Amino acid sequence: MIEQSMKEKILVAATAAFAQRGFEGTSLQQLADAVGIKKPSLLYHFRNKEEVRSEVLARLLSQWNARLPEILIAATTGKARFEAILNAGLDFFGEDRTRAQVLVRELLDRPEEMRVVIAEYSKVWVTALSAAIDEGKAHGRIRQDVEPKAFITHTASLVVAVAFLEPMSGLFEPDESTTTSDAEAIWRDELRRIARVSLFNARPQ
Amino acid sequence: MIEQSMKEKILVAATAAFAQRGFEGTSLQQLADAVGIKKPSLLYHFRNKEEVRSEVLARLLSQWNARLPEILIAATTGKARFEAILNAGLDFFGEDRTRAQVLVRELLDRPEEMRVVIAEYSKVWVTALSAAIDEGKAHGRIRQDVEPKAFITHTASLVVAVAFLEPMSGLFEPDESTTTSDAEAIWRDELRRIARVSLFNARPQ
DNA sequence: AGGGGTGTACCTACCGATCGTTAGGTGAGA
DNA sequence: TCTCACCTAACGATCGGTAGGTACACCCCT
Repeated sequence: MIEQSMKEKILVAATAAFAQRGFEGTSLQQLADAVGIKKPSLLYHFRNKEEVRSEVLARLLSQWNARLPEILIAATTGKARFEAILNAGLDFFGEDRTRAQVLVRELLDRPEEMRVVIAEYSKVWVTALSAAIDEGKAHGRIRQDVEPKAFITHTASLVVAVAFLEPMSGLFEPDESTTTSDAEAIWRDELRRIARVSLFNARPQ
Repeated sequence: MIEQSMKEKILVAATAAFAQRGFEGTSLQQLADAVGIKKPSLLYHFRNKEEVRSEVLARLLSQWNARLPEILIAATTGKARFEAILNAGLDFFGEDRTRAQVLVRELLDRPEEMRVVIAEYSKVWVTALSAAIDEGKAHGRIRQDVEPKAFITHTASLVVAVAFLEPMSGLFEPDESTTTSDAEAIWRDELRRIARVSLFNARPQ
């Protein structure tokens, strides 16, 4: 068990709290209680509540950036690699649900600011992916009617949505036998299928 | 200009406020100011703040229910009708962006309660659509590997996401010539294409 | 080795503002 | 006369944030 700094502990607690109850729905008192210190001590580590928000977001984005290299390497070309990128996204949001929740809440609370942030943090890999799609179109591997940026946006939306809707999984399953993880596996499989089928040309028989 | 009741005025203002700043981020004072009455007068119309929330949601859901008949009629079968259903969804969320925002915020704030609500308000048309997909599979019109409930969930997610991400539209367009509405039209077209291609079998040449 | 300064990481006590909510009116129209 | 739709005034609780203090580790100087 690695001893983590108090500031890190606060950010972890804040991420969980913001994900569940939102920024406005979380008080500094609650955060202080969660990590076992008093409220003013919390404000020793952060100038104010807004700084907690921005550092929570920054931490989330840096975690994303840490994954970027493997994604970029996979992004160059090919059908199997496409699957790898998609799985990287599903893993990132799947291994910690609060990521999708915090991201969506920030998009709701501060759309203009987030527009800039999202643009910055997606530009590189969206450009790379987009170029790979254009190249695939030229070689006939990828459907001519794919609109690269829009396709990527929609696929990314679905990746976030799957993590986001996790509490809703099994919504339409009448029997109790289907477990939550089963339902999610089906969701992910169908997402992969939709993305694959709507991106690639049918294999010549 | 139709004279609308104060209660309705409050609900309209509350919907806009909850969409933009969230439930916790909106005070009764702000709502009272928005409709030009004092705070205690607002609580003459609603027992408490929570009742405002639930009536805002109820109003949204009743607006959805009002659209249900036309969707159900279109849901029976056929390729052109599929497009009609999709467009009905895009219209519903497209004509008033706050709907998607309020819905997503409620999903974040009260996932367990919303699970029940969503199940109730989607059961009918999801069942109908699902049956239509199964029938289409039997007739070879629809791809065998489509997972009906998961496909519907993903498509619905995208419909909400397109409205939800409206402030982000044109995110990846470097030039300023592309207007917001242009970018959104491209998004919607690509959404329709993805859904169509991943649902239907390729037309026999 | 021992004392003094310095910075870190917390604390208690408290600030004014605002929160949701209640009590108890007032005036107009049926 | 009664109800409806609003009002003023005020409630205790909680909000984010500040002032100022304390305990303790660490470094430098003699």
